[in-house]
Amino acid sequence: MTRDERPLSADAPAPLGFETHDHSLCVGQALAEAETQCAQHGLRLTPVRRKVLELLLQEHRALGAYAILDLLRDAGFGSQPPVAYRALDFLVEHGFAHKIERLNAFVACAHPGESHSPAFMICRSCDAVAEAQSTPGKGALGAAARAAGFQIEKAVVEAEGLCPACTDKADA
Amino acid sequence: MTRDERPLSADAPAPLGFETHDHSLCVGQALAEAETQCAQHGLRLTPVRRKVLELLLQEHRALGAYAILDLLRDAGFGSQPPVAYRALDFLVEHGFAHKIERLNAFVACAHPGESHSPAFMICRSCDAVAEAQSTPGKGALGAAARAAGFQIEKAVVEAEGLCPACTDKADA
DNA sequence: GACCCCCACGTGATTTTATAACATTATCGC
DNA sequence: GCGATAATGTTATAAAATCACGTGGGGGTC
Repeated sequence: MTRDERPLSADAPAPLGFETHDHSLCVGQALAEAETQCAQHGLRLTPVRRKVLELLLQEHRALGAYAILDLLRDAGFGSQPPVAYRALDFLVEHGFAHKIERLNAFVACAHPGESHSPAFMICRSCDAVAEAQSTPGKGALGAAARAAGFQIEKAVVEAEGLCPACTDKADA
Repeated sequence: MTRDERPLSADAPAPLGFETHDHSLCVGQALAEAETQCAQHGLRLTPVRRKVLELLLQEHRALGAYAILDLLRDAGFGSQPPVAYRALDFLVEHGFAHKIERLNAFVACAHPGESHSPAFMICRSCDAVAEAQSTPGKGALGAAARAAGFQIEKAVVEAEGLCPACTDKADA
């Protein structure tokens, strides 16, 4: 948690997720990034783990553990729940993916490697998920925590609403 | 499941939830408040619903639906999951309780009646839950949402950490 | 009061999400 | 290669939530 507070205005890091982009490229980049991270930290990005990460990156939205499990089975991996959950646990523990509590689902991390405490924007219409940086300990919650003597260790921040594409669709 | 042995002394009202306070008083007040609200809005605070709210207020921490269900059974109500879930749905829908996504559990609302978007502080040691006001649309998340064109409709904000009492215990 | 309708409740069954427990296989340091 | 360790595969089960269907109570209307 050394990364610091920028005022997060217009030049905030783009909340990856709602823009159009070369997707196969970003999947490849993210996988390569994960490989590097694991090599550097002595972690093992095994075939199942790599596949799960790849699936999350490809789908680019929140996937339930059992949806992932189905895709794993199609890819010839084990098909029992622990297979998916263990891979997801690994990815989440090491910051390659996040769990969306609100959906009981998982997304690939949009900022792997950077220490961050994520905040999510979840489209209630298309299930797209964008990740932004949150600033736990700042703002109203931080003030309330200090006032109450509560020590924040981590925070779940998940906003639900309409993504730009679905807003346009609704307007039309 | 241990009964709470926290010392409850008559003290100042507890705006945030971690302070000690006259608990039976605040339960009664909150129930009365709920009755009033329901009467005003033409809602029916039926026996099951009232009992569930009472249980949540009494426990003063997050309770799982099945824990509530057990307590309901003890009190002579129906004992199948839908009984608890329907009552909880009602309470959550009308702002008398909130769901803590992180715990798959429910708490009584600390500020019934006021329109608010809640933020929670969850003690990982004793499961106590305090409710504060969050300010969705402000701060980092709001800025990111505006930048991305995302329309926030509601937000889940749940901080996990140590409450004052457990911090003291850990220090000792 | 008789009737009707709606809403809430009770219950059984099922779906979805997640973990426990244990045997087997792969990997790493030596 | 060898032993310790970590990861995987599999069976079984727990925990959380919902579906479907029947019953009954409280207000309205007449």
